[in-house]
Amino acid sequence: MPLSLYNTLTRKKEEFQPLHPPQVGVYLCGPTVYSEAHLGNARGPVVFDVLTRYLRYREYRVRYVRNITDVGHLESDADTGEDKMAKAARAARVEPMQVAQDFTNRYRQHMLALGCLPPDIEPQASGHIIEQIQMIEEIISNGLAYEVNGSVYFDVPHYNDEQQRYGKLSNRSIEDQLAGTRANLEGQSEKRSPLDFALWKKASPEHIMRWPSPFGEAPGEGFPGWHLECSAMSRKYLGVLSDIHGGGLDLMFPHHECEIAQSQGSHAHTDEARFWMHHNLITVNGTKMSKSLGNFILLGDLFRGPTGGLAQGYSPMVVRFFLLQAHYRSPVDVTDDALRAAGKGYRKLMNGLRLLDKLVASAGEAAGSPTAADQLLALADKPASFLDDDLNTPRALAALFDLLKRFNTLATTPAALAEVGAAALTAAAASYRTMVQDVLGLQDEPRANAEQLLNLTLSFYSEAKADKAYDKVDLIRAALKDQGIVIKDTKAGVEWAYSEE
RNA sequence: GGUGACGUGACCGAGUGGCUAGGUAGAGGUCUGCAAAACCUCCUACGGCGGUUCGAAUCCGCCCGUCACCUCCA
Repeated sequence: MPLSLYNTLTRKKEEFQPLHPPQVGVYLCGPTVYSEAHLGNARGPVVFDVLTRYLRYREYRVRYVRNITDVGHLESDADTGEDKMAKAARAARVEPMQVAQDFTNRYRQHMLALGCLPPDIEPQASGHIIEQIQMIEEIISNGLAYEVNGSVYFDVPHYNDEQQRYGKLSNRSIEDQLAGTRANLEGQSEKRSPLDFALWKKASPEHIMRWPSPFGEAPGEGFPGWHLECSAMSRKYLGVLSDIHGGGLDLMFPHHECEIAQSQGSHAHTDEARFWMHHNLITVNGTKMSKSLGNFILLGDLFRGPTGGLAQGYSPMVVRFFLLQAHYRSPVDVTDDALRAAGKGYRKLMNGLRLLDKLVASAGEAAGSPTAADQLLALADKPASFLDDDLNTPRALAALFDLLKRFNTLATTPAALAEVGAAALTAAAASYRTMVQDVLGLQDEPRANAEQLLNLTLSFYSEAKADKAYDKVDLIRAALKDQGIVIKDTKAGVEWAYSEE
């Protein structure tokens, strides 16, 4: 069965075929690292992690690019000249790049904890100023951008007339947008049209993050516009036309719309990517989680808990499972009830994982009947087939629970196990394991506390010793020694230490 | 105002013109020293009103409600 994905550009599901099989180029718009990531920021990476894992499972050779935007986007009004990064740096009295590095480090830790494999390339906007400037020069030479006072703006109306419809991704007409922006024209006097967006901004004196600028009459300094880095870096690492480009629904306009305009307006003359994918947002009490609304739940806090109205912490894998239980194009509301339910479901799936080896072993050499074997194999094939349908992770999980139920039954019914046979069971078990761990990226998180287990063992040790049951005492000593732990009987009681051997 | 999404059982959350997803919670049962796990059974819902259809929760229309984007945002 072919993989189909919903393409925002065409507003329908389309069969996915890479441009240059078996290579697949995937780009995800990454974080702006001026603050710690919240749960909402995690959805894209988790969704795209599953996407890239699944593409690899289907034996494509994936190049997955997820950028770090460390060039501060402007805080609000462009004319104040202050950007997010600079503001955060000023507040902490450190170098802006220090802010960026700090949050980048934390972001990577959190993504790793959530089971997201590191991207193949993680380019930073600040490291691609040259590429961005080049792209601007191309757009200027194509007559689609103009320079004013050292800043460069994209000429949206001209682009719209000359080439493609600006708004084709978000399905807006240029007239509608003009109607919507008429109210807030102030502070945009440099722009010819309120729809125009900045490709390059001249740095005001107080603007900290700045780079030498080729634009304007006197040599000056400036910084790239908000949408340019993704276009430039996608092109550098995935070519003028990549296979898949994605991000949150809220990036569709203006960010992705502008990216398409930039790529069309440059010498690339493409939509930048063939498939544009947008995941839905995470809400709290039905309202979007966002930095500006202040209703966000930071990932670090979420893992530790309690925080932001949640009564407890939830482990990264539970959070991942929680996110995957909803389809990526549906909104997800965060509540304790939902997270707790997800936690139990996750645990169930993991306990299934632990059952598999024993189950396969107990099947022995049983030949089995073709009918029973086929039934099990059909069940085992379902999860992947649901992922083929626009990455339907909730259905894939449902199919895995169905398969797990069958495994559990087989584990307690030897006759049925023999009926299925060793070959089918081994294949189905492998399929379950691959799907859960490698494709959905759900790993078992041991909950047991080793130290507490050790203390329990030591209490048995003490008991055995008091009973002079030296065979048990020796057994416990030997078992712990295998773990590199030695028991020390002291006057104060039983203690332990790691063996120095 | 423009654009788009959505309203499913106690909760979360899939889905399709007819064949009761799945998870969680609840009830009963099997099993069990107790318990847990597991399995079996039950709880059968699709905002409202019309329309199309042999048949709609699924298609169409209207209404009600919620949300998002149009300004930085995953």
